[in-house]
Amino acid sequence: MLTFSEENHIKSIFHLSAISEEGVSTNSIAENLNTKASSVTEMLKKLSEKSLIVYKKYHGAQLTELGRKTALNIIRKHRLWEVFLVEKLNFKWDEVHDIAEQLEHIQSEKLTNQLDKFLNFPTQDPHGDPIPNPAGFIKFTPKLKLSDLNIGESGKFIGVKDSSSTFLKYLDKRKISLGCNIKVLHQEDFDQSLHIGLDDTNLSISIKSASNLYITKI
Amino acid sequence: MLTFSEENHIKSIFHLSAISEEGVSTNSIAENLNTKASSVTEMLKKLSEKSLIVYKKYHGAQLTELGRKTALNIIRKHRLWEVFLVEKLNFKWDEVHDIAEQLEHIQSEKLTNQLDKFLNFPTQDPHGDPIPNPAGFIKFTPKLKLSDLNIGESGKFIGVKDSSSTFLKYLDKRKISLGCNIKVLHQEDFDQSLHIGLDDTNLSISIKSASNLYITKI
DNA sequence: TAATATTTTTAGGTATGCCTAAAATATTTT
DNA sequence: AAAATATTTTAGGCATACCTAAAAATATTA
Repeated sequence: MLTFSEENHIKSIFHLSAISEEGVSTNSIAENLNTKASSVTEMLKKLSEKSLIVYKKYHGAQLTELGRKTALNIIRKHRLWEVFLVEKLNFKWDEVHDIAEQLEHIQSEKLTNQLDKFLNFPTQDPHGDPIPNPAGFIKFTPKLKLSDLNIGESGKFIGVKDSSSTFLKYLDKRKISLGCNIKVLHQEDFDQSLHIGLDDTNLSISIKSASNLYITKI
Repeated sequence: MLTFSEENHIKSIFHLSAISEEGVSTNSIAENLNTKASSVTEMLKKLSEKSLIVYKKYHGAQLTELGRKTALNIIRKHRLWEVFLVEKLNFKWDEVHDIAEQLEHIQSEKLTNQLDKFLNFPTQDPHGDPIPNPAGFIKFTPKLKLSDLNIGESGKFIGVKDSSSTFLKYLDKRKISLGCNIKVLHQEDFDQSLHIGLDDTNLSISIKSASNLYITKI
């Protein structure tokens, strides 16, 4: 049985591992969890003791297979609860993160699996992120950023990179929602902003926003 | 914002207050929470600081109005989650307590109220206990114990006093479920056990079990 | 490669929430 | 009402999970 803090560190290491294959640095974890490097060092020792990570002083942390499974279970719960909140309790996709951060720590395998069944075994959370199965298998869909498309190409909007509430509300205002088709019509020379076609409307978005949108080519 | 431990103490004081009008004793709280009296004393000082209880050294604790509201909010969440687990996720009534003990600490007023709506504003949890409304109002139904009935009288089974898993399973086995009508047919002189009529079957239960069943006369 | 800058760890401190053992207070019994 | 018993509080310890500041190791750059 892990403490909330231990679980949060494991989750953080998992998310940061996705970025590079190297060991995850103490500082990056501290920044991610809003704590200090010294607190992280302490925790890394503890997690290493528990065989959840491989930790070499001054060289960062890597999840063991056990650690990876643990992380994926927490993420599974987080994402299932997000689906529940949106689909059953009428929350918006920008409102669910903080509540799911709490719910992800509830311990009951039966609860998780019954919830999964109740939601009809969803494969994605409301932001398009994949939901691991009970065995810890997760299906990564290859994805591009909208900003990677060439002029004239089209893609289907399948996820967001930064799922901050502000960005999600920005998308809502522009009626850009998961699953919709986007065509890149033109790029401004001046600020690299993109003119895109969305259903039957056209709009312009900054390059920063465009690189926050995950798509698959169609 | 209260810690889990603070919330558990408040809840414990609330439940123990129902038993007597006096201040709740340090020892009874310690026993209820499976901790030691000295730990409780510490906590009582803290809760008193926060105006959740009135605490006089050596004379126990009583909830303030704020403390009572706080307790009822936690109990509201606990019981709503129990309804959710039974009605939506197919848990049995003897399986939900421990999970609800975790879920009751989740902080989000919107979540609680949306859950309430999703469940269609239930008035009772799966054990027949009343669910407080968002304002902290709770409707106590006057109730007797089955053992209080005279021979020949009938009652409707509306709740359990001790909702331990073992007792609930015992009731399941005998098909005694919330809402059913029970008639007291006969009492054995030897061990005070009761012969009762339940739908179209008769069965015998110990006096101990009978005093764990809440009923209303019909 | 030596000097400098950055990152990480160690050392030592704080608050919470638990504990045991001893002291203080309250209650019960004689 | 004094003695015996039970309850409650205080005192002092321990683990967790944070922190700051200083020291150590690593990485960068001149």
